[in-house]
Amino acid sequence: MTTLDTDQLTELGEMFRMLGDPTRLGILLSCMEQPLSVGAIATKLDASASLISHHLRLLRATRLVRGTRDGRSVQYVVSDDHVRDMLRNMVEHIHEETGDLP
Amino acid sequence: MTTLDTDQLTELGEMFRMLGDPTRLGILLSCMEQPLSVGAIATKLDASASLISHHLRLLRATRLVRGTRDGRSVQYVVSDDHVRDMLRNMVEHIHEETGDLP
DNA sequence: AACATGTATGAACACCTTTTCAATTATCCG
DNA sequence: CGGATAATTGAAAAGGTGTTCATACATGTT
Repeated sequence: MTTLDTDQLTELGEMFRMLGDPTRLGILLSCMEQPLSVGAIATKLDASASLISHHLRLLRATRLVRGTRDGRSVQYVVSDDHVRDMLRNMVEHIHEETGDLP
Repeated sequence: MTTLDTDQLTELGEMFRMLGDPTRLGILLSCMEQPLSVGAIATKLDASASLISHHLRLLRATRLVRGTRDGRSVQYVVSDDHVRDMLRNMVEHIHEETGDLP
């Protein structure tokens, strides 16, 4: 009931591992609500496009993100609904807890 | 509104990083509902007490877990309500998704 | 006090990860 | 086609992480 089999546990762990890197967490939070290009994400996070692209490959491989080409850019968006819902909840929780202003 | 400041983002990342290791995830899932001793966790996860203890130190440092001595053993339990709620939700989600039997 | 049990700690090792840089591929426009 | 802008890829460097083993500490028991 509150247990997971080995495969499920591994998958869950993989997911958390992806979220555990600050760059990747930033990427996911950036394209959680709307698609964003690699360059736009890089600019927003003040990182190189190369770095972002490397991380996006990992995020793609774990199906946390999906990219679609649009002209010369590629638009990425969070594709896993669990993750999106969970991140929204976490962000909410943190906001409530610290009661901060927009 | 859906953004976090740098500190909050760092903290969230740290939390996910802790969940991202299979041994630590196993520990947290083990003592999510009730306290468990180091030895009991080690047995359950088929790992050495030393290894579990090392990981518990990290989990303590990030306040994800709290331990209280009880005789010669120490009982550990998940102490972060966000994490507990979130893990419960994740487990639920996975169960729903894969529609598996108890 | 001596012993047994349970937990914590430190050092060492192997392994993996993140990041950067340079080079390559893809797409659009003149 | 040639040039410009975006994104991807591969290799290499640097640093970090998980695990084991041996040892120390803490608590209860005889």
